[in-house]
Amino acid sequence: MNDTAAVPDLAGTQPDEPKTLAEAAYRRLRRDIIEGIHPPGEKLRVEHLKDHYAVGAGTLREALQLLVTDALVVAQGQRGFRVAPISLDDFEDITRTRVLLETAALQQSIECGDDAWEANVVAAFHMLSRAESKLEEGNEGNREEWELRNQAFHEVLISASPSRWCRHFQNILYLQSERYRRLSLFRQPISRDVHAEHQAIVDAVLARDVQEATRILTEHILRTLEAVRQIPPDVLS
Amino acid sequence: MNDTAAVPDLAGTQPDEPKTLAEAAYRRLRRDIIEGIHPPGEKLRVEHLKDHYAVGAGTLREALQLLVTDALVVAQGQRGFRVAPISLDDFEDITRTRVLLETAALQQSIECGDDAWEANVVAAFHMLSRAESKLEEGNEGNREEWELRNQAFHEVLISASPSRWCRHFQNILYLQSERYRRLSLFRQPISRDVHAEHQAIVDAVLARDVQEATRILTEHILRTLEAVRQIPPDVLS
DNA sequence: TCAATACATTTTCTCGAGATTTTAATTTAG
DNA sequence: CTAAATTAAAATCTCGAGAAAATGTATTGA
Repeated sequence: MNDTAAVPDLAGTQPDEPKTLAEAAYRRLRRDIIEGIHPPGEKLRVEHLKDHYAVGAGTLREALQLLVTDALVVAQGQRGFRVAPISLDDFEDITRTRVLLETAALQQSIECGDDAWEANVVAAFHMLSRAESKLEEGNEGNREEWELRNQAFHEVLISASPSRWCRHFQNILYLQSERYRRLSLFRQPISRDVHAEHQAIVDAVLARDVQEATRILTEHILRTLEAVRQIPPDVLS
Repeated sequence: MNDTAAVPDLAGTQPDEPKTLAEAAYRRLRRDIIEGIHPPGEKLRVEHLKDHYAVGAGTLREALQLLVTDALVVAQGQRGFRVAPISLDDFEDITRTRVLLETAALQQSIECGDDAWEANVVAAFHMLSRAESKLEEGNEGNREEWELRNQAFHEVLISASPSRWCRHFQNILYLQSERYRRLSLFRQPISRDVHAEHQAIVDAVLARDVQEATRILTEHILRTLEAVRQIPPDVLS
C-alpha cells in the first residue's frame, strides 16, 4: 500500500468526512457512547434521540444499526436498542483477543513493512509524543487529541500487515477498549510509562525484532487491563 | 455456560426465529448472497429488491446494513450498496485469520470444557456423520443440511471457550468462507478425508490433547484453502 | 394483601412520497 | 473524432405518519 509512496503520508489517515446524515449521526452517537454520555445499559429511544441529533426517525435507526456493527449497541428483537453493557470479564476478553490479533498483525507488519512503513511509525510516534507534551501542560481539551493519535499509532504499527481482517477486528476491539480506558483515565492520568513503552515498541520495530516487539506490545496492552482492574466495581454499573 | 446442564442440549442451537421483517429479509438476502444468487460485486438496488423480498424500502435498507456487519455487503457513501467482492487473496486472509482465532478458541475450550461440552461435541459429530451418509446417496438437497451441521460442529467445538469475542469473529469468518467453499463444492464434492479429519479432531478433543487438536484443526481449515486454489481464476469473477 | 386480567400509554417497526445526489446519454465545441 | 459541458434519468437518501407490539397502570376478584 505504501510501496509506491516515497514520502510518508500524514501519520494516521484522518477519517474521511461523513457523506450521509446517517453516518454523521453515527459518528456523534459513537463518540457520546464511548465518552459515557450514554452510559452502558441505557435504553436508546429513537423518538427521544431523533430531535437531539436533528435527524429523522429512520435515519437515526440506521445510525443505531451501524453501531451494532461495532458492538457498542445491542438490538433486541422487537424491544429496541440499548447501549452495550460493560463488565470486567468482557474487558478481559477484549484485551486478550486484542493481544492475539494485534501481535499477529504486528509480526506480519514487521516482516512485510518497507521503509515507508518505518517512516510512518516514526511519524505517528512523534505525533503522539507531541500530544503527550501538551497533555502535561494540564490542558484537558487535548486528551481527545491524544486518544486520536494513540489510536493512529497502534493503527500504523499494523498497517503493513497484509491481513485486512486482522486490522478490521483490531479496529473494533480498539473502539471497545477505548470505552473502558476512559473510565480508568478519570482516576489515573496517562503516565510516563506509557511513553516509554511506545518508545520501546518503536525501537524493536526499527530493529525488526519480532520477539521483542510483540512481547512489549503484549505487556503494553495488558497494562491497561490492570488499570481497569483498579476501578471500583460500582463504577462499572 | 454448560456447567449446569446435565443433559446436553441439541447439538447446534437452531437460529431463533426472526422477530422482525428486517431481520427476515436479512436472512434471506444473506443466504442468497452466500449461495451466489447475488454474485460478488453486483449492485444491490433497493428499488429493485424491495418488491422481490416484499418489504418496504426502509426495511430493506436495514437488512442491507445488517449485512454490512457481516462484511457480505459494502456500503459506499452516497452510492448505494454492493455485494462484497471476492478474491483469492481475501480468502487466504480469511483462512489464516480463522486459523488464528479458531485454534485459540479451541485451546481454551479444551481447557475449560466440562463433560456436557464433550457430550455436545460427540453429538454434533454424530449429526454431521449422518448428514454425510445421506449426502452419499446422491441427494443434492441434503447439502444444505450438511452445511448447517458442519457449521454447528465447528461452533460446538469452541463453545466452551469463555471468549465471546473469539466466537463472534469466528462466526463472521465462517460465513465468509462459506461463500468461497460453495464455489469449490461445484467441482469437487465433500470427500471422505473431511470425515476422517473431523473424527481425528473429536478424538484429540476427548483426549484433551491441545497440541494435536489444534494441529489437525489447522490442517483441516487450510485444506479448504487448497480446494479453493483449484478453482479456475475466471470463476472468481 | 396478593395475583391475574384488562386497559391505556409508550415505543418500536413499517411504509410510501419528496428532495438531493449520482449516473448515463446527448449535444456541442475544438 | 475526441473531449468537455449540458441535460435527462435513475437511484439513493431522508422524512413524517400509521400499524403492530411491548411496557406500565389500574381494576377486579380471591
